[in-house]
Amino acid sequence: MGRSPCCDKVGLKKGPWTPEEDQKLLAYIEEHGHGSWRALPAKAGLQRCGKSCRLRWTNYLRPDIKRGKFSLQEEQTIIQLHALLGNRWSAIATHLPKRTDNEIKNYWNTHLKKRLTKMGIDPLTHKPKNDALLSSTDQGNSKTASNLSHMAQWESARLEAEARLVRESKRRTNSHSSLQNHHLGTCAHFPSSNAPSSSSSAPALHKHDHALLPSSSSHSLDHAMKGWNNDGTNVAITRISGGAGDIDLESPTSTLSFSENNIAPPIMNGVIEFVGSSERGLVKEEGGQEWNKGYDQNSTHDLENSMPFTSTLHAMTIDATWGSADHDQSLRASKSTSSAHAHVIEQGFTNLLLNASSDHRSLSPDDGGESNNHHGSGDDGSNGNDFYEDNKNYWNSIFNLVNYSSPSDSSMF
DNA sequence: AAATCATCCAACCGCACATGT
DNA sequence: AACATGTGCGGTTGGATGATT
Repeated sequence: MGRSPCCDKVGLKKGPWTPEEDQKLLAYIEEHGHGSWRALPAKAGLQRCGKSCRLRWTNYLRPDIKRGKFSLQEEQTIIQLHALLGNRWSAIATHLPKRTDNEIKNYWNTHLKKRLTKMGIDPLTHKPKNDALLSSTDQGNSKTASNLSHMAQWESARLEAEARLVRESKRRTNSHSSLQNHHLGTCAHFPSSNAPSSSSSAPALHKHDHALLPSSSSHSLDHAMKGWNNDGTNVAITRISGGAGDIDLESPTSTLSFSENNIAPPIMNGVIEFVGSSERGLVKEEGGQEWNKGYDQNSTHDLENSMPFTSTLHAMTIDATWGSADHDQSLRASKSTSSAHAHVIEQGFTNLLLNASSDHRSLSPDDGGESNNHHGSGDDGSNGNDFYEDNKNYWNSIFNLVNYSSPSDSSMF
């Protein structure tokens, strides 16, 4: 098909916007709305292409944009969502109010990615870089990982659909209010043919598809988790309680790998031994004090025994040998499937990055401070079940995060 | 003070997809 | 079915700015 570039007309200005141009664009949109972007420049008296106008508006002029430094919580959210979604900046942006996808993308590329790299974590996979030797060598491992990846894909697809829904709803509010109700209501376009399959492709939800996974599809994740909890190995059939009726969702093991689908997997392989990439495992970076503050204050050089990074990392690790006895390095993560968003945000992989310190009580708000930092002991109940709990909680934390900040307020867990 | 290097981020580009004709 | 158009997304670029030599 192809199409001609929108900006190939001669005489159209490119490059940085002047205050005058900004004013014109702002004034026009405030008065008329943007309408057709392609037609806008002429109407607004701008020598720009519509695409450029749209970009300027969405990334800079829009009144609901927050600028400036990212808060610690925002950083946490970005990392957690990136672990789940990969470079789906627009989807991530929907969970960071007032931040644009472009801004988040830039921030990731210029700050967060570097920090992770310096810490020896692959920013693409969110795994320690040297965990290759720990890659799934046993079948159960890969099976579990693929199940999880499948769930992540579905959640990712749901997020995208929700994000789009919100945008579409906003866009059409004025002229098509009924549409909004339709979309936000019980409409649950959930073609059975789209049910997760063994296909190695991502869920067939299109970028612009108004089809939306049922908002309650989040529950499928919960059910899946419970399925894993009971079964310990995989999910056979998950039942989704959709608004329009239940859907049997058969989800055989996917052969998909995240790398193939550009979805950065959260840590999924076997227990990971972190080997610090620097002399202290973490590298303090300019502007990144908060990240390592706790660690810097409390860590010792004894990475084996007292490095919270390692321990929390274990908590974030999906050990496919759940239930087996080989969990002496496991630890307890939060038991919370907490209802408090703040707690949710404090949990998970990101937490280790941001708050890595000996004080892990905050990770377990409901366990009386009995902490997560139990790796290497095994005398504290951090057996296989606990480890399974840890892993489940990691996913819960991410899914909760996603869910609590979900634009559609879909509830979960 | 000047030159060089590094970093940041606004903007551009190409592509994918939906929708309309 | 084929094509045109509109829109959004993610990757990349290049100018501005700051830091270092």
